[in-house]
Amino acid sequence: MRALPVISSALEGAVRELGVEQPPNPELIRARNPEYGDYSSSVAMKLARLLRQPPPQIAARLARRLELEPASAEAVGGYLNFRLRTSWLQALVRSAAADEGYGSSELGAGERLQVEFVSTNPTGPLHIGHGRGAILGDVLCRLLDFTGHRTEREYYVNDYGTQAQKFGASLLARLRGEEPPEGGYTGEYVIELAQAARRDLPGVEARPEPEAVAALAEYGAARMVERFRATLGRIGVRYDRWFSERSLWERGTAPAAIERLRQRGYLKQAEGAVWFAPGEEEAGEEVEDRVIFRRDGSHTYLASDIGYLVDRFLERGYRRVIEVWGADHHGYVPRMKAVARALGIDPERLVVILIQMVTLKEGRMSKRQGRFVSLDELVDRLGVDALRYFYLLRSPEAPMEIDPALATAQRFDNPVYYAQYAHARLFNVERTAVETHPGLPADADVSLLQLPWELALAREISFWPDTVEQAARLLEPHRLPYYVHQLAEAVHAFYNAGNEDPALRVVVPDPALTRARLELCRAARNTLRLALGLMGVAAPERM
RNA sequence: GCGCCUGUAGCUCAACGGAUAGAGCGCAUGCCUGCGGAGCAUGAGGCAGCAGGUUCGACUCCUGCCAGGCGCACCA
Repeated sequence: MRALPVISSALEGAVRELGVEQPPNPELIRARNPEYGDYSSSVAMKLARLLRQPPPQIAARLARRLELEPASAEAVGGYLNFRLRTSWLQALVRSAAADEGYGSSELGAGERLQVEFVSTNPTGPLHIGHGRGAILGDVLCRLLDFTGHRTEREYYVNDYGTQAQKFGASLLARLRGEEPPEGGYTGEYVIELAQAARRDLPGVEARPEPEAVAALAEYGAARMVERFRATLGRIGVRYDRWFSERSLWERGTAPAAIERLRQRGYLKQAEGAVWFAPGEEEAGEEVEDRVIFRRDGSHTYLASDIGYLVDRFLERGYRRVIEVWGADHHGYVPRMKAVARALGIDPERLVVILIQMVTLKEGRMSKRQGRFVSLDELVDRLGVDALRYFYLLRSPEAPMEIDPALATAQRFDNPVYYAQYAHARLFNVERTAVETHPGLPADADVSLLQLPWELALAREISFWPDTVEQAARLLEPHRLPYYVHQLAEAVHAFYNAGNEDPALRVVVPDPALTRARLELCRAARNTLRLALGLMGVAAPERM
């Protein structure tokens, strides 16, 4: 049950009846002020010039044509305000209580798409910036699945390039008791990993250098991936596939893709290297040619990425691929789009979400070393639910600052508990109701729901599908926690009425009234459960 | 120098070009033998970085400045 699409199409029809051939988008928005109802539209003002009539007159004419089941229409000045009808809200409560997939839709019409996220080099630990990408990507997938897309989660493992080699060389150096080579990896974890390699690959350091480096590179990448899997698993992030860069070369996908570019005339030979040289049309925003094979014959990351694009769009055939990248990679967006065009792939099918940096605010004593705080450490300090909630609260383009001291100290004031508590509370009410009235009727008479806070809660519940749709359409998961908070607020207000006056509680002497209010509790609880579920945050039955 | 992102309450951040810009934290004042107060109610706090422009209407779109972050490899 949804009001918005009904109102929207009726409004569009009404505008057409006024003789407007191409009606502007009805542009229904959630009314900000309850005085203005629940949804409002400003079409009348947009039509004023076209129809040569003052907006209030147009709004009034439209209102007269709109006799809708979900909502009443009223012209106020140039605005058209819609107020959800009590009868509709009551019916919605029943439907939202019963529907285990309330808010899900077929918006995506089965579109197959891939979301690739985190995909950091397996040469160092995950830090707090990666955590943000992990949660964003994960919730995006949950959201897209919920709205009728067929989503696959993928991690692209850079296990084959220059960096992998350097990592292998660094491990070898540590095994031999030396310092890592110039440009190598120096972290503590390299030493630990070298010790593990001594166990798992006995005598590797004695083998010829290229062979030892290759073996250690492979070993190191595999072990790092294991760690990633464990850390991401801790925060509820799982992948359908860990895709190996190496496999693009072993199966010949990358060379074939590059050959395809050559045949289309987008490669050039210069300064001993092979370059990707898009024509002006393909280049778009990309300004320079880029090396694919270096002078020494080794390939760059771009060479693999060309293969990866072909693999996903032309071989696996995803309709869209959504990439979640750190903002420090924004310069590659035009590059990848140029490659896509050169390969004959519509660049619109490649969607890149850039997430701004995560920094950590520490006391003034310590230098800001935000990016070096490991994700595991942050999980330890915040817990999974709070961590996910906090990450989701920010839109991707907003830089994010975490104050760990505050976040830790606030543990019990965290907004996530506010929502979880609302859920647990509703569960508890249900328990009390069943104990008090062992023989409650199976069906609720929802027409007994009349009080302002009851209808306010029902109204909030009715907005859930709108929220889901908008978040999915705009690829903006951060809308979820804001909705959850509003819903939880309505739940607490509804509950609290019973503290003022026992007659206003859910559990009252009258079984029919109890049953009706219980239905509202169930609708709210179901919606909270679904919303928290999409965020990957627990919806506990007791706390 | 060029490019991308961001400047909104004391702090951290929201709001498909619409009416009086909202939350959380912090602050102030009430409400605890309760269907679990991890809650509720009320309040203070804003010249939306600055200056122009487009529009009936701009926090939102455009231009120019200012400030911060991030990029500009034969690293990924």
